[in-house]
Parts: sequence; structure tokens; C-alpha cells
Amino acid sequence: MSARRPTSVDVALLAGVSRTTVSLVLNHIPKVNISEATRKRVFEAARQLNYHPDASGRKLASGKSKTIGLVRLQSSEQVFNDAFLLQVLVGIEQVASQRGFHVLLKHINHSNTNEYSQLVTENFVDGIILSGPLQNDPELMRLHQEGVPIMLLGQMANTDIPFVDVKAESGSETAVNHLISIGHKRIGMITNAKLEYSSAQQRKNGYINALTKANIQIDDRLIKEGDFTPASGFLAMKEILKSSPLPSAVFIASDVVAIGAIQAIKQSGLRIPRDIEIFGFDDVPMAQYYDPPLSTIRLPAFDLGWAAGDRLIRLILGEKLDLNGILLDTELILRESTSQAV
Amino acid sequence: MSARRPTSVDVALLAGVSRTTVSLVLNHIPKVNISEATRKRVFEAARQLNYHPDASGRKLASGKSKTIGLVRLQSSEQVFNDAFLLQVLVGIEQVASQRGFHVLLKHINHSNTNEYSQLVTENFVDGIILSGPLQNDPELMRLHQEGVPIMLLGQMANTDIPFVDVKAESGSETAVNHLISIGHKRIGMITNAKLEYSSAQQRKNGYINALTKANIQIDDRLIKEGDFTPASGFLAMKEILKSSPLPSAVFIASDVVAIGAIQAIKQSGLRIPRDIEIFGFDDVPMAQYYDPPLSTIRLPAFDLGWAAGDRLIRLILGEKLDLNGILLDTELILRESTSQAV
DNA sequence: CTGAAAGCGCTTACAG
DNA sequence: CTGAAAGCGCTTACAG
Repeated sequence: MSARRPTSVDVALLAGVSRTTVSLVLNHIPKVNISEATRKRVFEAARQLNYHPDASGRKLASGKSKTIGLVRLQSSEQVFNDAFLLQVLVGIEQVASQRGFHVLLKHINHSNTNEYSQLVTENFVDGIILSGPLQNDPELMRLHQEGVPIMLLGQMANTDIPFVDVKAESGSETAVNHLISIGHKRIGMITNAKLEYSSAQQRKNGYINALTKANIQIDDRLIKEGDFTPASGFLAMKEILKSSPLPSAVFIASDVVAIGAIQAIKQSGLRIPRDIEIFGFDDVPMAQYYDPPLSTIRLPAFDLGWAAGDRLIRLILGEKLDLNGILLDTELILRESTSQAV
Repeated sequence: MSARRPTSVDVALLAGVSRTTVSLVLNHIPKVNISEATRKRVFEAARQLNYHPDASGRKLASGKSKTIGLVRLQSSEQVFNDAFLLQVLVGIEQVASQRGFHVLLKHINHSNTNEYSQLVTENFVDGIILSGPLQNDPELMRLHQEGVPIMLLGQMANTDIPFVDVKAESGSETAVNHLISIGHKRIGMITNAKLEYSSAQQRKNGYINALTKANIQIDDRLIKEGDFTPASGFLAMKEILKSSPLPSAVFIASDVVAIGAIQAIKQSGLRIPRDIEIFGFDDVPMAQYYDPPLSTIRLPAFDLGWAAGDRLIRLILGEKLDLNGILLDTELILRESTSQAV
């Protein structure tokens, strides 16, 4: 940059006050009586010099970085297909920017989970949002023990780490109940991910619950695992299509995985929903443009991000949270991939 | 956090050296002769105390934040549909983490473009990557003039701001040439975005070039504007379908916009590619799962992110770039949304 | 209503 | 081969 950056000293000099006053005024510290006239002079001087406080100076003195880290445990391929993440991200960003926080993004492979702790141990961020927590992550537990503000997007069993999640289990149950209500008895399932992801286990539980309550026998041969990608859905559906008799409906716990499964069905010459009905999960923006448009469970992705950001920031600011975790509702979205009639 | 964070003083004390030496050793400063024995002691002390240098202290002293900002000019709705962004993001992240940089993400609405300059004027980041530059952004020019390291993902006319972009114009031309080569004479187009985005103008230019060189008259009634979303593609295609005679093929400069257009075509009872052929652009991960799978122009999204990150970091480190801008190649991907035969 | 001073935790010439 | 010292630009008790 040209010239020298103006510092708070320059502003103080120009306004004829101390640096203390400059800081007090510019940061809008409440409960300090500073005359209107003085405030005016400070603001004017700052404007005139085009002064912007240096982030690192502020950070060092205050101990706060005003930055939150969004950490995501996923491989690159998984990320590429994550239509959901963007909405969450925007939710986080919006609440963060409202509160004067910045968002740092970090993708981590499973292999080196400890890489993200660096963010926090170097005081680079004031706290982190961990998306897609694994059921067993010792590094995470260590950080939590040390008092690092952490917000889980998802859930972890046997911990008191605060979280924001969606009622995935009841969402799945609703989906499968709907399939049962329109007459299906043989219902397959493809998970959204490996079961070590909490979201995968929850969604599967909902499926099991619905069938069990309806006294329908669980058939393990109709349950396959996806792993976030369309390709995994394609493969899983190929497997399911080998079973006999075929299921009349398949609940796929991820819209993105579902698109691959749909292609497998079409390639085998079957029609949706005539020959086989499909139910998704997530309601990604594209789902209504699938052919046929996908019945699914809407996840409030933006709200999820917003809530996680909001609660993490409150934690950072030292507020006590009323609840350790909150669960957002899902919504049943019926489109043409399932039959309308009862 | 429990206890007090260990500082470099603690390490120095334990290792029996000065803070200078601690800093020199831990940062692997080249060209300083420090005995192996001393180095060992420092490393051991740091390990023992679980010492991690504080980012803000380092930042303040060195003047470098080791962070780059990724700024994206888009509305929320546009972001939600941006399948492309994630791949770019991962590319940027990977090169950044290799070089020890972090990535800060910021989405900005057109309305307040000056919001992103704050990142840089507060020294929060060492430089920024601006994705989706508008053709007229005075704030950007100001930052560039001040010497702020900026890397454009896309291009801006009449500036010498460094950029990384894709050969979009020739990519479009290739796509349309292909359509011409298989016999189409009446070819429509839907842009990916409003023409104030450089990428939109480039892609349209390629379309115009191809038609012109083939001596096909441009028919403005067959050219509609998209704006990143499937919904915009749906609407644009509805318009095109009102024209008579109908085009036999439509080039849609965005796969995401194309999915909406495809739905409009199906709703009108026409078949793809039998009645109308569709050519996309971007090759988003989902494109091969469209029905029919979409012929498109592949954008090297990851490479684009990687190159932008790499070059920005080199700029930040004070290296001279050989070229002010680089252009990556696209690739023709033929699938079933266009007829195979010549 | 406002200021002088200490301190946050590093890096980096400079000196020897 | 290593250290003493200054300085980066803020904030924040403390004092008056």
C-alpha cells in the first residue's frame, strides 16, 4: 500500500484526544461518558485519515479474533456434491457478519482430524463449528475439555458438546410412514453416508422405526449404504435391483445420492413412480428439477447454519445457552417421484 | 482454556535460549546457523509445553496475516445453486493449506461491494480472490491502485488486475460449432447470467462467433438471459419455446440453468434430444446424472481455484508473475442430450 | 469527562 | 552461533 497506514495515534493527534478516547469512541463502548463534541471530532478525524483499526493489533490486545472456523470433515469428492453445504454456509455467514464476525473455512480429511485443532490452538479463531462430526473423535473431545467454544452441526453420542441438528430420525420416519400410508410394504433404503456419521445413523433409525411400528419385517438385503455421492447411489441401487421381489419403493436418505439411484433405475428400464417409487431427503435446490421431481424431506439448511453460527457466537461472548442442543424441524415435501393416491 | 497459554518466553526459558532463537528455530528460518543441539532443545521444549505461537502476535509483528479472502459477488439464491463454487473452493483451500495460508470466505451482494474492502483495509487478509467480478467496480479499482494483492477469478476489461480465467469464449464456440457440425442451423442460447458478468459476455461471444463464421444469421429472439438459477432457465426456455419455428438446438451457458430449461421442454411435451437438443456449460458433478445426461463444456473448476490461490499467494509473497493473466482450457464433453450422429 | 501507561505475544534488525 | 531490545497497533484497567 502507498504511504503508511494511519494508526490510532494519528487519529488521536488529529482529533486532539488520547488513543484511549479514540478506541472508546470508535468501538462504541457503552457506558462511557464522552461528550458529543469529542465523539464528532474523533469520527471526523478517522474519516479524514481513512483510518481502519488493524485487525491484529486489536486481536492481540483484546484476545478475540472475531473469527469463527467452519470445519468440515469430508473428502474432496464428497464436498463437490454437497449441494447442502452452500446453504448452511450462507446461513453462518449472514449471522456472523451481522455480529461482526468473519468465517474461516477448512475442509479436513478423516485421516488428519487434528489439523483443525491448529486453528484454535493458534488462536486463529475464537471457536469452531464442526460439520459432520464422526462418532469417535478424540481430538474434538480434547478441545472441548480445554474449554474451546465448539458447536456441532450434527450430533455426537455421549458428550455434552453443544449442537444444532435437525430432527432427522423423525424426518425419516415421516417419509417412510408416508410410503407405508400409500400402501407400500416392501420398502428399500439407501443411507446418505456411512453409519459412522451421526446423520446416517439417525436417518436409518427413522426408517427402522417406521417399519417396526407398522409391523413390517426389516429386510437387510434392501438396505444399502451410500456415501454422499450420486455414484454411490447408482451402485447401491444396482444392488437393490438384483433383489427379488423388488421393493415397490426406496427411501434414499440424500437427494444427491438419489439422483444416481434414479439413473440406475431408468437404465434398468423401470419407471418412476410407476414401477418403483422414490423418496429423498434434504430437498436440495435441484430436487424439484429431477425427473420426476423428487418427494423429499426438507432440511432447513439455511436456518441450521444460522442457528449454529448464532449459538457459537453467543458461546464465544460468554453467554450461557438455555439448551445444550437444539433440533430443527423437517418438512414433508411431496412431488411426483411418489404416487399421489392413497 | 485452562491454565495460561504458553508463550515463546516459556519455551525460551525451558530450552535455556532467547526468544529470538525460539522464533528462528520454530519458523525454520533459512540461512541462520543454529546448532543442532540448540534446535533439538527448542523443539523439545515447545513440544513439552504444547506451545503453539499465537496468530495475532505473529501477525502484528510480521505484518502478514497468512490468510486470503475469497470474495464472491452473488446473492444468496445464486449461491445455493452454485455447484461450481465448491470445487473452486476446494482448489483454493488445498493450495492455501500447502503454503500455510488460511481461507476466509465472504459473500457480498452487489449493493454493497465496498463491504469486502474492509477485509483488506483492516489487514484481516493479505490479499483477496474476487470471484465473479462485475465489469464496473470502482471499489476494486481503488484497492488495486493501492497495491492490495488481488486475483480475479474471471476477467475485467481495461484493467491490469491479475486474473485466472477459463477460455470461455472458445469453449462456447466449440460447443456451438459441434451443434452446427451435426446439422443444426437454428440454434438458441440462454446465457448463464446477466451480461454485466464477464463470464456471461464471453460465453455469448463464443456463440455469436460460431454462428457468424458459419454464416448463420443471429436471431435475437432466440437469445435469452439466465441468472445462475434453474428457475431462470425454466423461464427463459418457456420464452424460446414460443418462437416459431422452434430452434432445433439450444446452447445453455450453465448446466444449472440448463436443468430448469430441460424441465420446461419436458413440460411442453417435447423430447430431448429427439425434438430439441441441449448443450450445457460447466460440467457440474450432477450433469452426467441429468435425464438425458448433458453434453457440456467442462470447466476445470478445481484447477481454476488452485491456480488463483497459487498466484495470489505468490503475489503476496512478493514474487513477480510471469504473466498477468492465465487462461485454462475447457473440454468438450459429449453425452446424450445431443444426437451422436453427424 | 478524559489521559498516561502497561501489556497482549510475537518478529526482526542489530550487535557481538 | 546467539541474545538484548525495540516495535508492531491496538485495548483496558486505573487514576483523576
